[in-house]
Amino acid sequence: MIAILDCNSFYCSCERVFRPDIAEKPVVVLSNNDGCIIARSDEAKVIGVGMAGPYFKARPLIEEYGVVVFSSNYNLYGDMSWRVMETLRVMMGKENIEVYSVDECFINLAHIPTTSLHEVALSLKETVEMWTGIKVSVGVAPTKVLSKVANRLAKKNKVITNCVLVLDSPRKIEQALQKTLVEDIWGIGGQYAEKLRRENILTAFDLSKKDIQWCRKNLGGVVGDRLLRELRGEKSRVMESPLTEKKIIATTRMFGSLVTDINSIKEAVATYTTRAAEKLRRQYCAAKTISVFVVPKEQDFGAHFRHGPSIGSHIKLVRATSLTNELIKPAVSLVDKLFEAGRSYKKAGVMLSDIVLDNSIQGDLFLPNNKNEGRFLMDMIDNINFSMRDDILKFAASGTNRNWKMQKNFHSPRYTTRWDELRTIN
DNA sequence: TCTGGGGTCCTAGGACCC
DNA sequence: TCTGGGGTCCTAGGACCC
Repeated sequence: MIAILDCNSFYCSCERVFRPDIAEKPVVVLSNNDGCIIARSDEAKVIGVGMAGPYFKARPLIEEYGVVVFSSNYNLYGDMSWRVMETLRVMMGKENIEVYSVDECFINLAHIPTTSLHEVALSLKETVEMWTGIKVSVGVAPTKVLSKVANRLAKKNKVITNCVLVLDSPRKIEQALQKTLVEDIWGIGGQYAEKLRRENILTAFDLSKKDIQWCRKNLGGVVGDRLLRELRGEKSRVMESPLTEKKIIATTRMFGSLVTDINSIKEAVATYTTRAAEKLRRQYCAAKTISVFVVPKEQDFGAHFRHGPSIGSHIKLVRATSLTNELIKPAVSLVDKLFEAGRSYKKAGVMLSDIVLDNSIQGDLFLPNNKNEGRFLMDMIDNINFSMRDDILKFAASGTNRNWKMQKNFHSPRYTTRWDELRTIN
């Protein structure tokens, strides 16, 4: 059996841990640049604040009900996430834990007797809540997809389930599938849900009765095949090793306001390259391909919002590197290629790919073999920036004006990662 | 006026090889 | 006039996830 443990309204819960005064109040957290709502507490959902909607549209409702608003504070959420996952590693052994996202984790329960599943799931939930202050839900079932089904129902019926639901018999699984609409299945998004509804397949139970050929044809080939098997209780998505390196590393941001001059874009791209290179070094890797893209302001807004096209290009380096200085130069040169004078831009991004472990970098016959020597300097810069203040050391190409930086008007302190922002009690 | 920032996997089709 | 069959690798793009 497999469990999935998922934090309830994670970002809101993180903010509340340090603000007991808002434990009962509606809370929302905004995306970067204070653009969209990306997390809502139950109280905010009840009022009718929509998910992923733009903040400015929900603002009247938010002000009317006195909803507490936060800009996103990823330093805080990242650290709280680590505490939750570490609790699970301590309890269940790190080999049984697969961290799936910042607020979700699969747990292998193959060695737990069926009769103890509920008790174990409950103790996971209670321990995480006691040690971290974050409320969680746990779903347990024979496969990952079914455990997601269980988790969703547990969360939906908090009073009955106490946020823990175990699907340990064919009958319970069938009932759960009947209560789950196709669009709520993990792996069914907007397009597939629409297609399924047209075929009069409305619930997960309906889908589980379709034949495998039909699913292969209509739900993305082997993806549909695996999904159907999982719904029927046949394991098709296995537990994955926790130590896999990312294949793509990206840093992309909206600008605080529209940008029209090339130098600001170059500064932003140099800064994003610096961030991406830090992520790269943290997983002991180097990248051989660097891509840059810019997004101009939409020409035609139309009735429905849609993101404008992004304009990008990439360079393959002669040799993979993780050194910020070696990555900034090609990144900035790509900006020269992409920028068109006279247009205004709202976003830019940097992506690193062709990632290899940095102890296995392929050398080049015609380059001096420096064995990534600059890595020592990079490690020092990383250490200083991490232990002192962000960006206390930075590359000149990142600029000093930074008029493109994003807006954060409701930022909470980084309670757990900065000494000078510790919570104080008077 | 104001709409995020990361990722993954899969498929189709083209270029190229023998 | 007539132009194979099998394979690999790469890229772009679509769909999905949180």
